[in-house]
Amino acid sequence: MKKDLTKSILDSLTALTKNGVISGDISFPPIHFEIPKDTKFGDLATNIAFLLAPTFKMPPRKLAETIIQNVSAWPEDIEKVEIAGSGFINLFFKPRFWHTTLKQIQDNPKEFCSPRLSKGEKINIEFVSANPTGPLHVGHGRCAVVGDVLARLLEKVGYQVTREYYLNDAGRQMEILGRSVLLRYYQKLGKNTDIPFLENGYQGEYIQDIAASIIEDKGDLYLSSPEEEVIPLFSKIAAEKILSQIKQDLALTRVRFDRWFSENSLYETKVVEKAITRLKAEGWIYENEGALWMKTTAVGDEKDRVVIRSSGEPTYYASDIAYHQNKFERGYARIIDIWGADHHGYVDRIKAVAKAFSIPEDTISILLVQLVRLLHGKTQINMSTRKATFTPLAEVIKEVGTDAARFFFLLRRYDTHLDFDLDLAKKQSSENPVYYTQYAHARICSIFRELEKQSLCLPPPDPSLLKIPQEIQIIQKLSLYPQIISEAAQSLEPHRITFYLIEVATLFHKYYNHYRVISDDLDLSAARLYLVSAVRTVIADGLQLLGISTPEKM
RNA sequence: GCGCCUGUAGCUCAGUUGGAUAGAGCAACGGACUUCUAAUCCGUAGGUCGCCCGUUCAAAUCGGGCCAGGCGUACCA
Repeated sequence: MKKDLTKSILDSLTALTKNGVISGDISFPPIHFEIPKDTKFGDLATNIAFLLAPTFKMPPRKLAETIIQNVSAWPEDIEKVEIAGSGFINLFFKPRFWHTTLKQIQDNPKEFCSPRLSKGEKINIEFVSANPTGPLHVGHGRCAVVGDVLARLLEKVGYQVTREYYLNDAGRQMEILGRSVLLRYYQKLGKNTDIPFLENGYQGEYIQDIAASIIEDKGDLYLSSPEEEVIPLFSKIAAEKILSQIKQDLALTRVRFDRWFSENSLYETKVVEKAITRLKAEGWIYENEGALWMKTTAVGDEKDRVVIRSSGEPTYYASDIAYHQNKFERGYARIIDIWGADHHGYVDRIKAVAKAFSIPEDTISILLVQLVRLLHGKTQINMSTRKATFTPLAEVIKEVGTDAARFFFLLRRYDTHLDFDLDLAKKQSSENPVYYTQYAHARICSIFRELEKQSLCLPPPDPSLLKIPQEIQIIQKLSLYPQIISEAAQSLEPHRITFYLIEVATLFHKYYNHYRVISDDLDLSAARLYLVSAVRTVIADGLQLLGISTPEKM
């Protein structure tokens, strides 16, 4: 439709230039249409008269009139054209247009719901990647859900997506983890009980549990072994146990991963070493004060960053350089990293890696998901993995349910701070908009159950019987679905889908409360069932995309 | 100090990429179940879009400057 309209208006504009209203070579800006928020302004509107007013040296309103007068033919489905305000051109469609649209949705719902943006290019999306040193907290949950829905969304529009979890199973924190377990192990067996716990150790109860389980398996076997031997073993045991807990938490959240990438493997296969050698040769890494530094200032970082400490130990950044090089070399058209916003200082470092390996800047997107502040009513809960003062994600999900938790995370833009009030979340079990949306779906299912019960013999649906403004409005809203999907995928903003679905549900609930779908008028009933079934198609598709269930009864 | 994010109704948030009279939900108040599910609907009330300049026919949206909050600013991960 927009294409035809563009043609009509463009024809008029070229006619105007030929008639000598203006002279010279004119290149017209692209004609942009938008859907007015008020239906009295029509189905589509364009601001072209404003944009061209200076070129034509005419007031916008006058120009709009001139343009309309010179249109030789509007598309068939245009009912009327109006000029409003100081120069908007408002276009009104014939109802027929919307009836055909509805038919298109129903004829091929699958194709309608999944617009193609890609022919199968590969995308890597890395998210959560929480260290295996403790259970996931609510902040991780937000990243998990946002990442998961982005992955689903990109898959839907045609990309081939790899969901990846980068596992930090190397380095100093693993040592601290092992040492924390060891201390609890000693304590439980009555050794060194007078020594205070590690300043920077992990203090959570789960550490005690791990120590206890080791005692259960092996008793005091390690009591007299040297620490250098026991600590690596304990970190390994602890990391494995915690990782399996993390996997459970993710499963509970309905988040799945395709690949678990071990940081440690980068050292074992010498990939880190090779990457550093290469960057050194290319002048990206230099030596100073006994340490190796990466020139991150080249991409605007405020200072260069250490890659290898003067002690010879690599920093976290070293393996991350290798990790990203590895991702670049795996041939993805696009790489998306989703991080908690507290890592934002790290963005320049990764950009430097991309630049050093000559990766175009727009290949890699780093999404910073803003922090979640956990509240109990008005009191804030501090979150620290080390001190274990956080509330585990699993606990929250068990309280409010997976559907509600996911919906809640998707109900705000990921780059805004999120206050998660546990008290409210519990209350929201009946107020949460997720139920509102699901309820619309359930109600429609119920209509069809009723239909079966009455065993009516309906004629084939005739969409042209849908004449009430609310019915047209619903079709208009439904017709936007593919566009919403595309925009959400392009801008990487899953929340748009959530808001859209609530809007669809709202229109449906209002309609349902005012009009009966099944009535004595069988022709009308058939047409309305046709409409309502399209609503169900879109809501179900959208909820599935968000990883939320579509109950048939509530 | 510097950098990133945020500031919209009492609360929690949207705002079609610069459009027309700024919208929802919750909370408050008043109404609607003999009906395909009332987890719903209808109505009332609620605003200096943090503040000030600027760009524009047009600014919540873009630019600059302030103010406030959060986060970051390690040879930690």
